Amino acid sequence: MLIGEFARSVGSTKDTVRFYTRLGLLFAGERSAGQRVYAVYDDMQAERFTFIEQCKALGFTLQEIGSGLQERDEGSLTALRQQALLEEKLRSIEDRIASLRQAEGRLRAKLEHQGG
Amino acid sequence: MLIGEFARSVGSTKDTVRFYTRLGLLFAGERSAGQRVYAVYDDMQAERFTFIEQCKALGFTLQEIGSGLQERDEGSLTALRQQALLEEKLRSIEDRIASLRQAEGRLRAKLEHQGG
DNA sequence: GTAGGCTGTGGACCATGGTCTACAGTCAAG
DNA sequence: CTTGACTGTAGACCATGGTCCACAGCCTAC
Repeated sequence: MLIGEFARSVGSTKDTVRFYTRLGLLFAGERSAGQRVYAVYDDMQAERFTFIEQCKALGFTLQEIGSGLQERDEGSLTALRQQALLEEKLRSIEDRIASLRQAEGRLRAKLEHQGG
Repeated sequence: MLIGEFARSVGSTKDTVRFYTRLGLLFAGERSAGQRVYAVYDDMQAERFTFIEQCKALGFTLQEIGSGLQERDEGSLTALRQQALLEEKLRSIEDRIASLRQAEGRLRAKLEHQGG
């Protein structure tokens, strides 16, 4: 598949697919046409794309996803390792929630103080 | 006060003070010395700086703080208006907490699914 | 008179996740 | 043979909040 069809098939855009490919999250094959070379994406890449989206939904950054994928490719992403990554991310999410909650509390206090 | 002393007195850095000044959050007076002009900060600016820090702790961005300060300077920042801004920010913080909580839930589900 | 610490300006740079642009080749249909 | 839809590359640009850099003038102490 060329990039346009691929992007449509995974519900994304060409720009995003190119961006992920540049970052090394996706691998494109090649198909030549005249003096030009077109990128080709297969089902493996669609699976990778889905994996990326799932990781994003878990709060991982693209950089983190990149190294996770690399570990996965190398076969070093054991269940134990995966669990460690998930727990680490869970802690960082909890930290962010906690600091947002502090802001929330301060806002509520301020509103109470002002409004009634 | 010159910038270095001012920055120290408010517990910040020269770079940050210059950054805020560039953004129009702080106003610097001028003192000439030879062919040069030095920025001068007074107690008013220290008070502004404190206000900025407080707003930041409530979750406001520097841009939002900038327009808030402008309204304050113009005298249009009534108690009612202030309350509206606080409530709006509260809602956006709650939204961010909610989406982080979704990620948190997904992470926990994933960990449970894997580990136990 | 020189070393060191202060100040200024303007812009580059960091992470984050894309988005958009200009310019240009490829290819099928009409 | 031209139009339109596709593709490529390289880089600029957005918001966010600073941080750092080079280069240069000012001022005080030794």
